[in-house]
Parts: sequence; C-alpha cells; structure tokens
Amino acid sequence: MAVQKSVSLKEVADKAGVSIATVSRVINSKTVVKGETELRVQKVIRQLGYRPNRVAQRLRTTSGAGKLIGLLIPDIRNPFYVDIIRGIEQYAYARNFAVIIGNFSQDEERQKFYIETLKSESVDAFIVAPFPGMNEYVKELSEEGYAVVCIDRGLPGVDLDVVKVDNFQGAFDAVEHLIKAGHTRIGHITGNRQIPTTIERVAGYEAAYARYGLTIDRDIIVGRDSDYQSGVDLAMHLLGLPDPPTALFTSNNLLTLGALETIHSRGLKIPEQVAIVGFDDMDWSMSLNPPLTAVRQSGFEIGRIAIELLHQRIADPARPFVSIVLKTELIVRSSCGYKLRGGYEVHKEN
Amino acid sequence: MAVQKSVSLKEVADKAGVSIATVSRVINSKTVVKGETELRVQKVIRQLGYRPNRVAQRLRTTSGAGKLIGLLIPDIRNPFYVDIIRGIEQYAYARNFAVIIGNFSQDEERQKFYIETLKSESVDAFIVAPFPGMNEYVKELSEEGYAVVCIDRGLPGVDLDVVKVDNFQGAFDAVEHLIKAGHTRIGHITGNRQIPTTIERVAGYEAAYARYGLTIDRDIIVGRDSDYQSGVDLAMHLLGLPDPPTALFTSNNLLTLGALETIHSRGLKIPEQVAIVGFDDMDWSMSLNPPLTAVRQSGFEIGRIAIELLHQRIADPARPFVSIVLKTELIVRSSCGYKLRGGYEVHKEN
DNA sequence: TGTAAAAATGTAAACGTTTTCAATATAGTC
DNA sequence: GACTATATTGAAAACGTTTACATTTTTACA
Repeated sequence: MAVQKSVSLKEVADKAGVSIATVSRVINSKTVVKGETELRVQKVIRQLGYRPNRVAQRLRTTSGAGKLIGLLIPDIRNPFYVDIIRGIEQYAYARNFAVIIGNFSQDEERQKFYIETLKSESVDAFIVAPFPGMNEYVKELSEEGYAVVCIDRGLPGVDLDVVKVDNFQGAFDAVEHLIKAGHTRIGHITGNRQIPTTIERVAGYEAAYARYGLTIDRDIIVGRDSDYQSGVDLAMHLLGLPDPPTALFTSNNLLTLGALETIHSRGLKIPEQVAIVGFDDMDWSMSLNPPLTAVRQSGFEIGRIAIELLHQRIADPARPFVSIVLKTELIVRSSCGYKLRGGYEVHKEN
Repeated sequence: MAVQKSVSLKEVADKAGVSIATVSRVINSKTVVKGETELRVQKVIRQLGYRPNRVAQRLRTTSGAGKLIGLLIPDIRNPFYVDIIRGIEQYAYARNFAVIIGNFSQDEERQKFYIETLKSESVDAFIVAPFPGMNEYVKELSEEGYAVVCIDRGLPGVDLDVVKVDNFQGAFDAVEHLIKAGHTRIGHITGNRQIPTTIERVAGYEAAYARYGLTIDRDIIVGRDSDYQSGVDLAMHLLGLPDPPTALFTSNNLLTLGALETIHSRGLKIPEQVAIVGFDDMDWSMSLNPPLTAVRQSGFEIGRIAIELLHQRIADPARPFVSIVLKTELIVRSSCGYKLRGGYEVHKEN
C-alpha cells in the first residue's frame, strides 16, 4: 500500500532547469524571480500538477505559517457547535488553513489527549470552547506561544481573544417573554453549573425576575450536565413537583430537546399546560410541534469571527486581546402561549 | 508568536547519553535495546515530557505509518453523519490515528479541494461518503495507493471496502409498516436521485408496494436534494395535490424534519391526517410531537467498522475488498397511526 | 585467553520544504 | 571596455524523525 509518491519540488526544478530554491520562490513569491524564469517554472508546475507538501512545509517552518488549526469542541452532537464548525471551516479553508477537529465529548481525559495530539501535529493555533477542568491547559497553550481563540465562553482570569454571545441578555429576553405571557413560575433547566455560559444565563433569568418584581424560587432552578439526558431527567423532576412550574426555560439545545421528550411523554400540552423557551435556535425549530420559541445565537458567525481573530493574531502576535460579544435574537414562535396580562407586544431584539 | 519548541529526540538522546537512533528504538520498540538502557531512556522521556513530533514522523515514513486519516463528509448538519464521525473518532483515536474532517457541504468544488488538501497533508487513508461527481476522484485515490473505505454507499463499478446498511430492507419495512396501518397512498420524498442510497430506498418502497399488490403512483415519489429545504418544499407539493397522500415516507433525517415543518405549518394532525415514517432515527426523535417512527441505522457502528476495515487494509493491502451491510431497525413510535385492517401486529425487525 | 557470533548501539542519509548566504549574471556609469 | 551596483539564481543547512548499514560491545565457547 505504498502511496504513489507525489511530485516534489526537485522534480519541478529538474524539469524546469532551475534549482529548487527558485521553484520555491516562484511559489511563495516573496522574492522576485525573472519573469521569463517564473513563467517557465509555472508551466512545469502546471504540467506536473505539483502541489506543495504541507507536511514538509510545517516541519520546516516553526512559526505561524503551518496553516493548520486545532479545534476543540465539547460535543459535536450539539447542533450549535456544528454551526460553529461550519463557520470556521468555511473561512478557514478560504484562507488555505486546514482544521483538525477534536471532539472530546465533554471528557476531560480525552480533551487532554487531543491537546497533546494537536500539539504534536504542529498546529499553530487553537480554537477552543473551554470546559471545566480545561482552564489550566488552555492557559498553558497561550503561554507556550500558540495563538488561542476561545469561543462560546472565555477563561476566568485569563486574557485571551474571546468570541461569545450576550448570554445574560439572551436569557433575560427569554424569561421576560415568558413573564409577559403571564408566567410567574418559570422553571430553569441549566447546563453544567461550572460553565460561565450557564452562570450568565442564570443571572439573566434572575435579572428578569427582579425586573418584574417576582420572587425567585431556587428550587425550580436545576442543573446537572449540558446534555440530552439531563434535560429529560430534570424536566421530569420539575414537572413532577407538587407545585410544578407553568413554563420552562432551558439553557441549551440538548436540554430543550430532552425537556420536550419529557413534556410529550407526560402528555402535557404546549403551551397550554407548560410553555417553553430554549436557548439556542435550531435549523429545524419549526419542525417541532408546536414550533419552538428560542434564543438564537449564530454559531456560524462565531466561527467566522474566531477565524478572523486568529488570522489577526498570527499576523500580529502583539495585538491586544479582544472580547467580542454578539447579540442574541429571540425568535418568537408558538411554544410560549399568550396568557397576556395588560398591553403586551411580542418582544423583538434588534 | 514563536511557538515554544518542544522537546526533540536529540535532547532526550543527549540527556540519556545515547544516540537518537536508540531513543527512537525505545519508543517504537521494533528492535531490542538493552533493558538497562531502555529504562534510562524511558526515564528521561518522562522527565522531559517528550512526545514524538507527528509531522516529522509523517514526513519520514511514506507508508501507512502516518497515522492520519482523511474523512470526507457530505453534510455535517445531518446528525447521521455526526454519528459516523463520532464512531470514527472514538476508535481512531484509540488506535492513535488522528482524523482530519473535510465537510464539503455537498459542493463538488469544495470536495475536490479537500481531497487535494488532505493528500498534501499526507494522510494515508480516506474514509469517504461518495457523492455524485465524486466517483472519479475516489477511484483515483484508490489507484494511487491510498487505503479507502466508503461509508453509507459504495462506488458503482469500483471495487472498494464499503460499510453501509440494508437500505432496501429498511425502506421496505417502513413502507410495509405504513401499508399494514392501512395506508395505500404513500408519498415518498427521496434524496438526490443519483445517490445509490436513494435508489435502493426507492426500490424498497416499490417492493413493499408490489408485495401487497398495490399500484405505484410515480407522481407521489418526488426528490430533489437531500437537504432540509427539499423536505419542506416537496412535502408542500405532495400535500397540496388534489389527491394528497395519507402518509409520507421520507428518505433521510433532514427531509423528515423539513416535511414536519410543512405538516405543522399546514396544521395537519399526525397521524390522523397524515402519517409519517422517516429513514434515520435521531437521538431526539422522542422529542418530536408525536414521537417519530423511524428506520434506525447506526452511524456510530458504521464509523467503528470503517476504522476497523481501514486498519486491516493498512496492515494487509492485499486483503480482498469487502462490503459490509448492516441491518436497520424499524423503531415504532406514534407517527403512523393504526388504521388497522384485519389482524395486524406491530412490525419489529430483528 | 582468544575468537567468532550475537547483541547493542551509533552514524548518516533521507523525507520535501524554506531560507540564508554566496555566487553569478545583468545593467548602468564613466 | 572596465568597474560597480543590482538583480537573479544556486548551494547547503535545517526542521525531527526512521532506518539501512557500520561499528562497537557483550556473550559463548573452545
């Protein structure tokens, strides 16, 4: 299974009657070569179908010219991350970067393993959605000189480029919407309580309660992990309470879907018996019955900006760190009901 | 942004007082080194935290020792492919393979681009879900000596290792289930008609019709692309017919979700007004309302086996090609209704 | 103890690039 | 036509491995 050797610089050089240095120069066009020579070499390159060997390139150039990015994703089953991946991919490959994805499935061991592997692949940059227990490693990466961009959430106490959304406001909007629809007892299914994102969303929930003078019942703010099964179980818990909430605010995609399973399995009607707003909109939120009201955050956009920041940082390592916060948008569909009290307009964030 | 140089073989060798060759031997343990030396070297390796540079390894070794696999995925938004990725990842990393994912979003240009990029990354194997227009390239890959495994569908007229499911039987089961529930007019929303998978599923549909002596109306077998919007549009078309089908069989995940959007937007009740069975089960099929009856194919398992085959082929390039066909399973939930006629039992594939 | 065989280790080339430095060719000036 | 400055090219080292081959050390045996 010897893979056919591909055309090398040397072959091009020989055929064009020049040295490999000249061919290299033609390709990278940093230094000038004589017009005539350049044309001749380019012709040979085309004839032979030469493409530079990225492995050799990476081995040679230690700096940020390796054109390889490591991407650390907590859970590829979450469509939000898939959107991020798509955004990153699209703009990365347009800039001739390749991307290696490490999906660590929320497993600390595996995350560590991926970081090591990606390092030994000589990536010159990382895009990371930091997870609890990851902070040390990510910090190290930055200190070791890798370009690092955090997505979805930053690193407490560490200066890094970050792209995220306004989780506080997004959660606030969602809960406000429910309150305006007449709900006063809103259950909140949170993600992993260690994650900054979760904390900010809980804060948004509390702020909305405060804003409307409602008293918070901490017994109906529940969280375990950020996955589907947690959504199922925690919704079961909340809806089984003697005095169950009339509405649910779920802190992400997967939790929302899990909660929906429970709602349906208990035969509850949405929104009459229980209303629901989820954080994270999905391509197919309209396919749910009833269509889901959700806080949209554009993963695609997050990915795009992350690449942009990475690009800048590789070009200028000294650039000050920035934190980019995108707005969310509340997409009102019909999973909330309209037990209106007083003049009420559908809330729309701009 | 000079990335901190990591420990090299040379440093280990110097510190241990041996040559780099010996260190290399200790690591790869192909040849024997003296026990005493081995221990000393290993100690230094641990002390210095040495990890081999995979880039240099790949540059040096032309054969299948590169431990890098290229994965070509048609559409990462499809949860089925996400499952495949997870399966591949899990078993690849367990074998110390790294995986580069190329998600070409059903775009021919981009797919071509990825193949070239992955080649110049010196991957030593490809896992591909072939797409129309891709056949030539994939065939070439194999001819050039790369280990290639096709997933989801094979390549017409080309001998390669393939892992797929029994699409014919899966579709047959789905349609039979609908027929047994009393439907005689079942609309079929197919994927891209060029894809073998689609063709096999249509054949399964037709076979079920034939088996029960029903006449096929080709006007209610419609297909365009394999994406969400096609599902929306084609369902709209079918349900808008003067004599609309009473049930829908959708040929994949995304089409199912698209069709559901249309069904809900038209205010149709499932299963009373229209029943639906989808090919591809999803983690959250239970979250749909009503829970979806679906043909399950295990992407995770497909991924696992693909890696297995790859492993075998790299070890023994001469091994004959195999085609592995996995069974599907009809998961009966409640999107089909039970307009039973005569003695009827819920169909269960084993 | 000396010698041959076996075991252990070292030396150096190679993988395909980029890049520094040196060498050569060309042009410009008098 | 000779000389200098400049433009163009080439030679060779380096990146971090693996591995064929050579060399050294150890072991076995007479």
